[in-house]
Amino acid sequence: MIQPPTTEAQLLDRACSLAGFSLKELANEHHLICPLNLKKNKGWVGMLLETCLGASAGSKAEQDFQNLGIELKSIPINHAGKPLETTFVCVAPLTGVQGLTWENSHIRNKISRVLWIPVEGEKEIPLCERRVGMPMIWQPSEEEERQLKADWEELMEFIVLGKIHDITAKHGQYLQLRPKAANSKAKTEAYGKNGEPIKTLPRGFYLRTQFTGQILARHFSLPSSTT
DNA sequence: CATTGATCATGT
DNA sequence: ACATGATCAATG
Repeated sequence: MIQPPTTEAQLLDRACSLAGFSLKELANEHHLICPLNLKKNKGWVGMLLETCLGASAGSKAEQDFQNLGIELKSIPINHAGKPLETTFVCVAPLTGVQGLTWENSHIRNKISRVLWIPVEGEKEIPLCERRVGMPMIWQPSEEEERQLKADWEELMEFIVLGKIHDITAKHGQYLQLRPKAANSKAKTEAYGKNGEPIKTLPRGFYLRTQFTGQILARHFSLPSSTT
């Protein structure tokens, strides 16, 4: 097993050293088998990168590298470097949210510093042949954090008021709330409109592709629009 | 059931 | 073509 990195520079060095390799090559180094596709293994790429970088797999820590205050996120991109999927951040709290502020929230801690690792994600490329890209360490700018906070406060107001069923994925400019569960029958505790306890589908916070696309475009000086 | 890791698959 | 709502696996 790879030991956890002790400095941010070491982590970034390691991540850079993965760039250009295919998923099959990286998997082989760790005696792992690359699946044919991700249909039954949706988190496989993320787990592989954790292994390669020495993150504590399966840990319940708040961040992947808590000693460094950094969260690891793989992000599937197309040939132009644009994200193909939204990015899951964390489960949304549906109870015990009195007095919860953005500053104290789990989500803010998670995205305060992120090591983004782009990975080719187009289905035309066989999974084993998809290559890992150059990593970047990011933290939200003041403007980005303002908007994330505004989205979070809009979404949390629904939750506090017991209006969870009124929330759709269309709410929020950068941050959206969507189901995060094994299936649509999963249930967790929440508030109803009269403050009574109800059971509802667990939800998670996701970053929209437009937001993560801007992060990548800015860092890599990619064109932010086309045609 | 909740948390970790996300992508799938269908509707618009 | 793309986003939304649904889903998959492994592990406490």
